[in-house]
Amino acid sequence: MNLTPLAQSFVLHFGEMGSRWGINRTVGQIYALLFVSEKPLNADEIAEALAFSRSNVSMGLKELDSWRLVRLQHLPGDRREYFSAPEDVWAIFRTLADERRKREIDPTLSMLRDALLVTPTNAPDVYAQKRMADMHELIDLVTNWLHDVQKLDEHTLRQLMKLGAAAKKFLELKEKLGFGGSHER
Amino acid sequence: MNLTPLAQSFVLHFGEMGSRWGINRTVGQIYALLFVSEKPLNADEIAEALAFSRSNVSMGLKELDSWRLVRLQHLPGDRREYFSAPEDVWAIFRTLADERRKREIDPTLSMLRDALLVTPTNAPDVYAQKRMADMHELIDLVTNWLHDVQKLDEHTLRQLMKLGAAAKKFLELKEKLGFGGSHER
DNA sequence: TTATAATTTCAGTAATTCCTGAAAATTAAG
DNA sequence: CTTAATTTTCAGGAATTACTGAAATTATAA
Repeated sequence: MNLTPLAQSFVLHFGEMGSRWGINRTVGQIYALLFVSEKPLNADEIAEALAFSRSNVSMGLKELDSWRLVRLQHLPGDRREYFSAPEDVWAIFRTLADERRKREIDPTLSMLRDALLVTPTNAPDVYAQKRMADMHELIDLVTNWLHDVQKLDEHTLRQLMKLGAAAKKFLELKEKLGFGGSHER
Repeated sequence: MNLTPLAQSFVLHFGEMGSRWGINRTVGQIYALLFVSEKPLNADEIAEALAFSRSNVSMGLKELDSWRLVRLQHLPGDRREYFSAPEDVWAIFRTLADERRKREIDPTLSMLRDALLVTPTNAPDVYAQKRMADMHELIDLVTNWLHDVQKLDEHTLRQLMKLGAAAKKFLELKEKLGFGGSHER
């Protein structure tokens, strides 16, 4: 791996973290490398920098592309494909959240909804359905909220975050003023 | 697997989801089973219900215990250990968030902080450090916020979530009133 | 104590996932 | 078109992770 020690520690760390999140280690490393590279890289450069086979890099980039985490571009006078990570870290965060929602949350909510449609025929199923309803409500609430919050511009989002634990006092004020929420769920 | 079809679809789904999140499939299934069971279960009952070996169940429970996701108790007149999932889904959510922060976010922030202490000696490292600083700021902001929000009681949390996208208008009002946040970051 | 029930550990095997090199497919220049 | 450069696919081997049964350990009852 012909990287500076700084880039190397970052790349290796993300490889490890990736595997903890169900993302293959090499995919994590490729993304980390693109993230800290100022200029876009082609597949050969990535393979060279990380000492992976060319085909492994190809598969990794395909995976990252399916997550919409990389940008593909061409440089003038060069027919190879160059890849980069978006500059805006908030945008990356949103993309990641959107994709995870699509791939993991939505199918889970759908499974839960189906389960809740069944009429239970025995006591254990009555309880199981109650639990699934609780879980569905929580996931639905949290993800819809996240979805709303994601639409906010960076400035507003930062403010909201700074508000932090003071939100409680703030919501009390809101109730007094009768200031309505965007929707009732 | 001698489960009702309802429980079975839930358990199998969580097994699959678990593996996507870097959690072993059988651990996900054990947790799902405990989650939908009204009464606590002992290891033999779990092994029987899911058709796993007794030792696999033992390892799975140990793993769940390390995540603080299961409660261990004894039933009168029975020396076996019985396991259950907490009833409060919000509490489960908090535990999960806390553990993930401890295991994944904190080490990442620490790695980034170390990287930011180094004085870059070449142009690529100057850029890499800028990127790492951006990432550090984002992760730090989001996790501290999550940490604050987690302290809120369920009622306040629900209100905050219902507020949703209306937060923007609301924050504008806050600025006008000069109502301060809990801390500046 | 001792005996027995319950749980954990762990070495070995099974299953899965990862990675590579070779070949096929695609793309674009000549 | 033809050719060469580039990228993708995929079968097979490598590496990792998961799972089991047997043995060891721990806990409790007699």
